[in-house]
Amino acid sequence: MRKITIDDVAALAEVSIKTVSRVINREPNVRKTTRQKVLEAARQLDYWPNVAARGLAGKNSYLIGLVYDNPSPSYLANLQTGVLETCRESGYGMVLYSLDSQKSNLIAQTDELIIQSRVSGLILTPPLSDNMELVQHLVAQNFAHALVSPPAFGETKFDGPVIMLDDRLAVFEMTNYLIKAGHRRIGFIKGHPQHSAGLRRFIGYCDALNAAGLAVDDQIIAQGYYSFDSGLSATQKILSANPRPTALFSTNDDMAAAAMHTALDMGLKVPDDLSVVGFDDTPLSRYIWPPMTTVRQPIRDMGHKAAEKLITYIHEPKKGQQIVMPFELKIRSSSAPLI
Amino acid sequence: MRKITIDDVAALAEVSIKTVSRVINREPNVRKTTRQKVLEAARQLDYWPNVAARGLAGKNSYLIGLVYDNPSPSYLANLQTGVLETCRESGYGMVLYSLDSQKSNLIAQTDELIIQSRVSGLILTPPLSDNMELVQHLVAQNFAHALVSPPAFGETKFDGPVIMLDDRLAVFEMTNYLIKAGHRRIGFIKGHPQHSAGLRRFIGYCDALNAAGLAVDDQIIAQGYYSFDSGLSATQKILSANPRPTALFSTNDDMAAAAMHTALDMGLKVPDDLSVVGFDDTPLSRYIWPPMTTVRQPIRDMGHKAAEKLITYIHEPKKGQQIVMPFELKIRSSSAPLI
DNA sequence: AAGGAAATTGACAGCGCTGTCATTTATGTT
DNA sequence: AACATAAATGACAGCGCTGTCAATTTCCTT
Repeated sequence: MRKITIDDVAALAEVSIKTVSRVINREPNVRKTTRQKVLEAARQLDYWPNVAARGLAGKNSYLIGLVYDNPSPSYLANLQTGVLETCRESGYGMVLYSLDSQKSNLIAQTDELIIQSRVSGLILTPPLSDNMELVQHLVAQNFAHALVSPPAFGETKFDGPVIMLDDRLAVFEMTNYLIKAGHRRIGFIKGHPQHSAGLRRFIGYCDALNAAGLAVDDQIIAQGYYSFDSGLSATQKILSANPRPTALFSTNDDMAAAAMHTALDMGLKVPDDLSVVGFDDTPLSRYIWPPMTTVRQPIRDMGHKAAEKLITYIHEPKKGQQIVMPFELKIRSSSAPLI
Repeated sequence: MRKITIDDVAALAEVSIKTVSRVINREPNVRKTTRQKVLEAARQLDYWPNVAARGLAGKNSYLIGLVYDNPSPSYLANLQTGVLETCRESGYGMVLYSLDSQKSNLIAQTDELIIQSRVSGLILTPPLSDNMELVQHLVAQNFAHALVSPPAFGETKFDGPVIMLDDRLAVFEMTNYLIKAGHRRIGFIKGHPQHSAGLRRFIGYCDALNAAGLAVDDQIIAQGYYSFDSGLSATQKILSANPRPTALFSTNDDMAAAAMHTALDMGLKVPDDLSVVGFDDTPLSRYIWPPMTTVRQPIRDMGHKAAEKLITYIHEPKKGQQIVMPFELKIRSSSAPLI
């Protein structure tokens, strides 16, 4: 289990270490036959470059950072798994950072993180990807970063990789499903005000209602903060409206679970008395009873894409990489046609 | 935002870079006044050592790896948060690895991981910490590693840091709680056969039953694999026993949620007809309805401890570091006294 | 106060790689 | 075939730190 260095490969392939370096880094100006020879030698020795040495000598640290602020465990677990898988394939390492988007020193924290960890790029997840000040700061520094679910395009001058879901359309379709099922009074728990995705979801809801000629009624709309507890109080408000809604759309699963709790505590049956739908398709949505209707976003794949595009961007920054991921309506038993 | 190097600090403190290095690394043989001078200079310049350079020059990469195999998202999220926090404080980086403990090349995978990533130590989580072959391999190589929830001590010759919970006692106490509540027939869903913690939990259950003079009945014991789906079929077996148990202990929360599903699908009320208790205190246990009685393990703190002890061990390996973490019974509404 | 041991400090090489620039080799042109 | 030009390769310095070992200073003895 001895460490193989670039010198070993160079010796075996009978070239200089610089040429091996060129091949490893996919640099141009290497004859095809030479490249083959080097590749073969590397394979034979099972050579793997020393990341520390690369980081020291070059500018690229082969490290990317995934930064988050208080996400749900399953969102984080899925996203990071995706990022990790892609990193591994590309010879990159991933480091995790937890940042507090509320703190005033967010920018300073980020700078420190970049300096200390020597990451070559950052993947920002909501609500950090929503923080225009932060994003602009990175843009200004010309620091590579990918944004997951950032605010609608155009609002920012950012032009690096962006991974998003058509939140508006997803909610539009899900709301339509409820309307088609006969529901006329559909409550809505908004997402965290700092998450732009929450706003887009709300717009989708309003659009669907408008398209069906239904009124948007503030009485059955409440502010949520993505936490279970915020879902509890939001639902209390909505269910105390008169007349009571027959369906309730929550912008994430945790709050939808809270809605089901509250309904059950009030003696209402789900879905008989109240249809509840969520957003995210976390494991919870399947484990709860009755299993919850929700919108699935391909979070792991979003991690793949984010890492892939970021790494490409690190090697050669080019603009306008915007990826829209597909969603899927998961109709389960917490929602039903109105009788 | 210029990079500060060790030379800057040395110049400001008017000492050689080697002395700065000594101070940074807490080496002995530095005069107190010198140490102060260096520390002050470092603070003033906001100096942070370059990890890549340290890794290249020395043997310690200041990187530790957290390896896991298919854990639940919230277990992973909590543990890694704990590890991360401690790493940050100690100037270490954390890398994550997903390994497949079923695959025959597990050892080879691990070696590759160690070589490629240059980690200085590994934290193994179940079921990897249960894999004696893997642990012995690391021991043989004299490679630093911490074990989270490994098999009972004594079965192994390992003598590095070990973080564990008294699983047997936790289940013993929880079972006692059920017995005190009047339950005489208590079903049990076993944990994954490859997790030794599952075995210890089962022993705790048997011990409590025996202590109360109750028989252990195979009819109401089923094998589970920690997944929701495995909980479904396990519960089906247990609830079809005659007479039906009045309480059901599941070795984790996901399976307990499945038990509640199955019970509800069968028209049984929880907790009126069946008390259900879980293990782990995942968010799910609180979000489900009715909120679930469960055993809380301080997973995040276990991450702290594991990282802390591992880092200490990397600097000076000394034996017999065994930490037993406290647990807590969380009595909620999925369990009730037998009427 | 001289001599020796112990504590403290520094000079210097080198970890494994990449960037720069010089050198060699292949290709095209007339 | 001689030359210009482009492509391919290599020599060498140096990234920021630690390990080794030698030089210096301090502290005890007597």
